[in-house]
Amino acid sequence: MVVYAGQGDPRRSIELLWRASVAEKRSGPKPGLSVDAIVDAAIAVADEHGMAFSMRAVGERLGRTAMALYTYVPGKNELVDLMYDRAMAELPTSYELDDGWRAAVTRWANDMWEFYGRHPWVLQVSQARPVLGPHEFAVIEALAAILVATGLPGRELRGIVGAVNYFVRGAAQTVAEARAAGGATGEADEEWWYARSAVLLEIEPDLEKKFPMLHLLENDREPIDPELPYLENDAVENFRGGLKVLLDGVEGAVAKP
Amino acid sequence: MVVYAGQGDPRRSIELLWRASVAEKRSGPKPGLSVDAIVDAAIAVADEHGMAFSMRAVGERLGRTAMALYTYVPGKNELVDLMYDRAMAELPTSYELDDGWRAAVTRWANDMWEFYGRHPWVLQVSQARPVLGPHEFAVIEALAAILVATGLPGRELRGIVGAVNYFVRGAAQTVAEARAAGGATGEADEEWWYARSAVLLEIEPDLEKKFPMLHLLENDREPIDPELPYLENDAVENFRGGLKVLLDGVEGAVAKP
DNA sequence: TTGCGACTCCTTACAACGTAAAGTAACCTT
DNA sequence: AAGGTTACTTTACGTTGTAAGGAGTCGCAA
Repeated sequence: MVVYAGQGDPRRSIELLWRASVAEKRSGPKPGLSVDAIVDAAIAVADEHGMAFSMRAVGERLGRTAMALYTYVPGKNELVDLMYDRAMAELPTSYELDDGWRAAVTRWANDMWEFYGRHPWVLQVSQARPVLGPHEFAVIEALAAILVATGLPGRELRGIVGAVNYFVRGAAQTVAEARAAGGATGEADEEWWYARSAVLLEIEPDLEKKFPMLHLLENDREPIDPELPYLENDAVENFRGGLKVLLDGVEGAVAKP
Repeated sequence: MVVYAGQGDPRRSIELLWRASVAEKRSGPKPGLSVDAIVDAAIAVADEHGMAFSMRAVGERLGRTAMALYTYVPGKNELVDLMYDRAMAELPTSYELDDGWRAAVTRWANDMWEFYGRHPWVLQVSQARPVLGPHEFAVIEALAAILVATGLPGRELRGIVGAVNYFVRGAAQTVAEARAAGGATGEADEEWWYARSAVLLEIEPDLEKKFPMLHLLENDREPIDPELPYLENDAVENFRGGLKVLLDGVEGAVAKP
C-alpha cells in the first residue's frame, strides 16, 4: 500500500519541512540527535532496505530506540515527508536554456530518471501527494521554468507539467520495481521475467493469439545492448520513445496556435 | 508503501489468475467459500475502506475468520493480484475505430479515469507490476489495438502505450489521493487544500517570489465549473490538457516518418 | 458399516509494526 | 540547591500477516 504523505498535522509537517523551527530558550539535556540526522538515517535505511523501513530500524542506526525519534518528529508519516523532500534536494533547481527548451526538459527528465534509480523508495511515496516541501517545489519550479520558455499559457502548461512528471515517474517505476522484485529473491531481471513468462505460456499456450496486438508490440525489438541488463534495455528504450512523443506534442502546441 | 503485487509464488499466482485450477477428485467437506467470493469481498472492503484492508476484515465480511481465506488463496499478495485483475474485468476490451484512433484512445483514457475513480485502491497496487492476469492483458491489448491503427511500428508504440498508461494513471492518482486525504478527515477538497496553503503562506510568505513560474502556472485559470468540487476542476482540466498534448505528439509521429 | 484420508475452518500463537504512557536521568535557570 | 524542562528508555497496546495444530465433515475403499 502507498504511504500517504501529507497526512499528519499540516502545520507541524510544514514547519519541519521549511525549517521554521523557532530557536527557543533551551533547558534540559542536550539533544543528541537532530531532525537532519534522523532524516539522513532514514534515507540510508530506505536506500538499503526499501520503503518498508521501520522506526525501530532508523533508531537502531542512530544508536537509539524507536521512541527517541518521536522527540524530533511527530510520526512516521511526517518523517516520510521529510525524507521525500530532503532527497529531492539532490536535484538541480534550474536548467540552461541555451540549446532550447526541448533539450532542457530532456535533461530534467533524465535527472529525475536517475534520481529515482538512486532512491527507488521515493517512488513508493504517494505520487500524488500535495507538493509540500521546498525542494519538491524547486524541482517542479525547474520544470515549469523551462516550459514557460515555450511561450505557452499557464493553463496549457499545467497539463504538460503533469504529463511529463507522471510519465517520468511511471517509467522509472517500471524499472525500479522490477529491479526490486528481482533483487529481493536475488534473481537477475532475465530470470525473473523468464520464470513468469514460462509459467504463463505453459498455462496459457495460445497467449499470443489471445493478445495479438501486444505480441506485435513485443516482437518489434531493437538490437539489444549487451552491456545493459535485459530490463534496462527495454525500459530505457521506452522511456526515450515515450518522452520523444510527449515532447513532439508540446512542440506541436508551441508551433500551432 | 506500495503493495508489491506479483511477489508470491509465480506458478500459484498465475494459475489462480488464469483459473487453471484442475477440477480434482474431491473429498472432505464442501467448500463454503470460493476464490471468486473472496476476491469479491476483498474488493468490496477495499472500495469502502481503501487498500489498507486486512485479511481479518475480508474474512469477517464472509462470516469466517482470516485464516479461512488461506485455504483458497496463498496470501495477501496473491489476493491483491486477483483483486486487481478482477476489477479490470469491468473495462471494455475493444474500442470502435470508426471515428479514428485519437477518439478511441480518448475513450480508453476516459474509461480508465472513471475506473480509477470507482476503485481508487487499484492505484495503490504497484503501478509497475508485471502484467499478470488476463483482464490486465486485455486492457492493455485494447489500447495497443487502437494504436496499431496508427500504422506506427511496434518499437515506437511500446513507448506510447507506456506514456498513455502512465499519464492516465498519474492523473487519476492526483484526484484519488487528494480525495482520500480529504475524505479521511471528512474535509472537503477546498478546506483541505486551504488549510495547507494557509499554513504554508504563513510560514513562507514570499512563496510566490521564490517559485515565480509555479505561481504563473497556478494563476492562469479557466473559469471554474461550480458544479464540480475545486479539485475536480483542476484535475479534469489538467487531464484533458495533458492527454491532448500527448496525442498531438502521437499524431506528429504518424504524420512525419 | 466402518474406518481412513483428504479437506475446510477454527483457535491459538508469534513476530513485527507504529506509537501511547510513564519513568529516569541530564541539564538550564532561578 | 531546587524546580522545571527535556532526551531518551522501558513497557505496553492494538494491528497486522500468517504459521501450527486441532476439530469436525465428507467421499471412498474395505
